[in-house]
Amino acid sequence: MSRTGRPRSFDDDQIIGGALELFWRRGYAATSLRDLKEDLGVLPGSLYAAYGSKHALFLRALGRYADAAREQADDMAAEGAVLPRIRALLLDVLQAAHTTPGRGCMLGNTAAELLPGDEAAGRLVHGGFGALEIGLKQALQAAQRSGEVGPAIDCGAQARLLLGLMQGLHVLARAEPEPLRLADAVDAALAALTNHHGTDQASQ
Amino acid sequence: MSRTGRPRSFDDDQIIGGALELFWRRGYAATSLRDLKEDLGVLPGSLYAAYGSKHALFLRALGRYADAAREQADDMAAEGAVLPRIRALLLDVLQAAHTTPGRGCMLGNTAAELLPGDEAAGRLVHGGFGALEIGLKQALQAAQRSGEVGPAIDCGAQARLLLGLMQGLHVLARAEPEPLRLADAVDAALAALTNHHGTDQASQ
DNA sequence: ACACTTTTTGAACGACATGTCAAGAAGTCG
DNA sequence: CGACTTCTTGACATGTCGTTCAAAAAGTGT
Repeated sequence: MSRTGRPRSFDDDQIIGGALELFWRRGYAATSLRDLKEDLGVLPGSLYAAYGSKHALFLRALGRYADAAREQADDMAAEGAVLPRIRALLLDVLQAAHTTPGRGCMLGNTAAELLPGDEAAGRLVHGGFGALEIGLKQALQAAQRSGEVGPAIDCGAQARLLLGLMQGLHVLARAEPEPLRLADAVDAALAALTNHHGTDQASQ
Repeated sequence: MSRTGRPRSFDDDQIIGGALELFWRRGYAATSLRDLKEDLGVLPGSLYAAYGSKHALFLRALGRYADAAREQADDMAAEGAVLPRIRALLLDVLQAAHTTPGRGCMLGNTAAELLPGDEAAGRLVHGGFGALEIGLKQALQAAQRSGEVGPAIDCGAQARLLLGLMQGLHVLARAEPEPLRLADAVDAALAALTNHHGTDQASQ
């Protein structure tokens, strides 16, 4: 099992992370190997020896992003009030568009740029979206059990609605000089979820 | 004012329309002049003589798309029930993703690919989104006056929510083998608008 | 110290990008 | 019909793209 020969001069995680940052900001096609070389300090030959192709490296970066989305989705149904957490998630989209413009959501960016037509990327994007949808749904179901969300709510449909709104805000915010102008759309979506009829077991 | 010399061999509207179709499907960078040449039957030299640059031609195509979006937005507040029309608009997004995959909304596509950073494209996208938002808002306000929409609804916020959902569905549908699975999110969004409390002036 | 293995390096490749240009084709107008 | 103007044509200039490769460098293990 012991490896011989010259060892790698770069850290795999660092390369994937740097590539993720670049692909996230500029997209797949607009990020050239020259960009990667200059930002990561790794020559094309080394990248090819290590990852095989630009596309394969992109998939690694996208996979890491999707994993991070999975983690965020799993944290969604944690203890405590759920709706404020969903609200913060969506407002963060707008806040990030303001403080770090031009990135958006890499899953959505990839969908817009490469899908359909790139099957491998499609699987990763589909998986990421799926994890977010399920995370939201389970969080809403938990909130429903605690009375935070009304009993008549279809949590699955609402999860898809919130995920759709989230992706839409990523897009709209790119064209908006002041993204927080869209914040009231988030509250409008959440207002439909709260339990107005006093059937809650533990209210505010 | 009379022009002399050889007349154009192609129709301007046809060129813009063909370019729109290509840019819409593949995006700006991924559409090469060779693609345009082969699809439109016009050589690069002619395109440059007529429009100046690939970017200028793209802006013309995007401008036409934005104009079409404006028309659609203006038709939104026509007579009759508004909510079914909004519902049809959103479901059409999912239907189109199924029957004509890989196009999405050109405003959203352009936002994801070029914004921020392309100011001219940004103005067109911002204008198109703005028109859609205002069209939705005015349609909701008209529906509110007729009692179709509840009186407590914030039509501006709901318009931004619906526009965000629309753009998000365009993105999500790209990664979805069966886009109509997302249809219940549309109904969930619309359910929050209907007037449940009998304050309507003209209900069925 | 030596043989061996792997990585790094930077130049080079073919393909394709956008944009240009000179020459010929095809009209208009006196 | 002939002078003039504009458009078309397709080759070309220039640059960048993703990718490959042979040689040099830098490690490992005995």
